Amino acid sequence: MLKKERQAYILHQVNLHNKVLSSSLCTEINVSEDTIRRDLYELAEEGKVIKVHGGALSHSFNQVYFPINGVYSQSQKKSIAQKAVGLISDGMFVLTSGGTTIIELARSLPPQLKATFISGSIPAILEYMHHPNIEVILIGDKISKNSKITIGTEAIAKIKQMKVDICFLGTNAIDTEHGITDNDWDVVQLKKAMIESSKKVVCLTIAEKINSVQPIVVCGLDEIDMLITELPADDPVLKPYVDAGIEVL
Amino acid sequence: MLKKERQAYILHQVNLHNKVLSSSLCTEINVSEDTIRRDLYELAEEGKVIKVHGGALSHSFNQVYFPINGVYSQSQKKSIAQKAVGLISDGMFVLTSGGTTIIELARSLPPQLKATFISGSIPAILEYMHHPNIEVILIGDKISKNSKITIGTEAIAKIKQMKVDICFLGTNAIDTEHGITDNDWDVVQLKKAMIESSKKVVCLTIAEKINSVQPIVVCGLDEIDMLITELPADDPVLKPYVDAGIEVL
DNA sequence: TAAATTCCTGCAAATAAACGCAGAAAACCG
DNA sequence: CGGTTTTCTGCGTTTATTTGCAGGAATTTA
Repeated sequence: MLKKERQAYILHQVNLHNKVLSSSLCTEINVSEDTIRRDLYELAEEGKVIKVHGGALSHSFNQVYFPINGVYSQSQKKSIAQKAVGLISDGMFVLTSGGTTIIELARSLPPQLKATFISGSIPAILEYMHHPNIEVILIGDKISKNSKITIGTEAIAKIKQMKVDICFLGTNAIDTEHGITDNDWDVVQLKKAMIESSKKVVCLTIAEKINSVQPIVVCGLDEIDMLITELPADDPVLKPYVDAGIEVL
Repeated sequence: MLKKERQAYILHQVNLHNKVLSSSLCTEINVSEDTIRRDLYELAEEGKVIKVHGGALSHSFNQVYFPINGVYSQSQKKSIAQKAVGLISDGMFVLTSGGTTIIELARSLPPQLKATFISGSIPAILEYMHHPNIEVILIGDKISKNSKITIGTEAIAKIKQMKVDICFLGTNAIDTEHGITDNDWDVVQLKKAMIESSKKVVCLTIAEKINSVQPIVVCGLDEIDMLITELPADDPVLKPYVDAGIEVL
């Protein structure tokens, strides 16, 4: 069998089944595994396949596109995210809500971090999936098309079964009187469950949302362990929260 | 034998078999390998053949086996999707696997369709989310980064709790002897559960995958209710499946 | 952490290609 | 027809490619 022929066969198989194993190919074509590996290497060089440990994957199926729309206050959110990643270390179990701040957090994760991220937010999950070393656990249930997050009793029950190290909440509104408030009943139920199931609750928000109120209460200030904004920790706006016993970053 | 004669013979052989070996040609025509090599060189210069180490290939060979890019066999998958959407009607509960054929199905859903789609495949879920009228239920569990689908006991348990109207399986390989087969253990477990939990099992596959086998068995032909390919229902390739009692579209 | 795969590197054998050359064949021309 | 030129072919040598194999490193899995 000619080399090109062999490579054509391999490529064909990859395109057909989205995945091939070196081991099965070498028995099919009856050549050594080294030859297969070299073929896969060459095909990968040409961008025809994606080489992985043990075989190869098709290129077309493997890339999930995701929209990069203009995020509001992106630079502030980036700086919040960078403060937040410092709280995550190897081996941790991390629960996150949805929201653009969380997305920024996901994008800011250092590539060598090995942790487990749990979420019901589709955009967040997409980001986590691109990370090489983190495990991703998806909370299932009905999807809310508005918030792009899974909502419902199943999701809440699943969250309540857990006890994770840390939980990051993208926050819509926070003030000293009511604590965290939001405007979507289902999302609030989820966040409540998340807070209950976490050893540490970290609230991420841009300064703009501080001291604003939304209709539905998520939790009081006493349930929040940390508050992260783009402001320096000693900014006067944050003083009431420090006084309430929240660690501010 | 004249040079022109010889080259005509070579060209004929290449077009006939899509490939020739220098070694076999030189015994056939009874000339030295150098001569053959020179002939192939000239034919390659004229663009009549593609010269490779050890022989030559016809140009059609490359066209057939090296599709440019984009989703493999997209047009076939579109036509499969269009046949499949005919099976879905308002109010139905639909369970789907992942795979590019399923994505095409998701994109082909008529906008006014009101149904509930259930899946653990992230790319499929993303498509369903864009649809204005369908409810989307996400099966949660650990995400497999390779297959972009949730896998594990939670996911399987969740599926087993259901009894949906119809289930669409993107299929990797199917043949009359083993039935549906696949190459990812976790995905196979999921598909098995899906089949169990559905009143009707529809298998979607491009004709090319028919009569191919993968290492792990998903289910026998007797568990499949319908088979959809891009071929017309009376194509002889499909006859064995019709005979096995499967409705072919 | 230990065992099992898989991967990489260098190497050697087999095969194929390239090159120059000389003799044979064909084509050309007076 | 005879001589010259050009083209073609096969051979020996050298070079390049391909392939399998052994080992040790790296990665995955239990």
